Amino acid sequence: MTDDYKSKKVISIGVVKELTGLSERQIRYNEERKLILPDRTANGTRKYSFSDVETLVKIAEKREEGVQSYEISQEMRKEKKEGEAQMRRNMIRGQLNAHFRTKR
Amino acid sequence: MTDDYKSKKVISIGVVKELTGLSERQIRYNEERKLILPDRTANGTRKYSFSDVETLVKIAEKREEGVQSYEISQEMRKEKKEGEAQMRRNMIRGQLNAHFRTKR
DNA sequence: CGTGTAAGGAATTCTGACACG
DNA sequence: CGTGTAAGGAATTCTGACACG
Repeated sequence: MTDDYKSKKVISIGVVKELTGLSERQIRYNEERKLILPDRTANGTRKYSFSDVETLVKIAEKREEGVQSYEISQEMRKEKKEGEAQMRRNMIRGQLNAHFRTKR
Repeated sequence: MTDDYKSKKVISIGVVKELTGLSERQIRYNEERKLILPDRTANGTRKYSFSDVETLVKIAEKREEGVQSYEISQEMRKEKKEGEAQMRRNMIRGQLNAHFRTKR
């Protein structure tokens, strides 16, 4: 009710391994290339979110197609920008709706 | 996209401890009393869902009020029944809607 | 009843590195 | 570039039990 379960970083690498079918090495490598950014607990253990898991699967698919990390990184940057633009449009729409509901 | 993040059992007891503020002992005790049922990994490590975490918090609140495990258990059984009844009503409603949309 | 704790073992995770290609 | 692996250490988790009340 309070949190966003999808983006909360609570999953250890062992579970991510199960969920994605990737090796720990592969999972960590994606962090090395900045494609995912897990949190760390106090003692340094990586914690991933369900979002991270989904991202990892998508990355793995790209790589199987022969796409290199740098290009994947570029695509993700682009998608992120588009998502943010969409978010801005939605917020403006919300503002307008609120305005007309109040004013008239 | 495919799974229900809220009910997927992927969280280890250490994280549940952080999330709820309860001790490991307290968390395990609730399992002993059958108030929550975490999954187990191959080697026996407990895995909880976000739902379990929410349930644990609610249980802890009840206990602070002095309610005993058995009564908490009864209340939960009751709430579960009500939830299922509501689910059945919703499904029947869906059936009816589908029927009328098709037949006329 | 609900929770703390010491005990000993088993499995997890981490980093830096060497290897292959 | 992407991934496997052996290495050694640090932290996690588990169970059964004794304790207090």
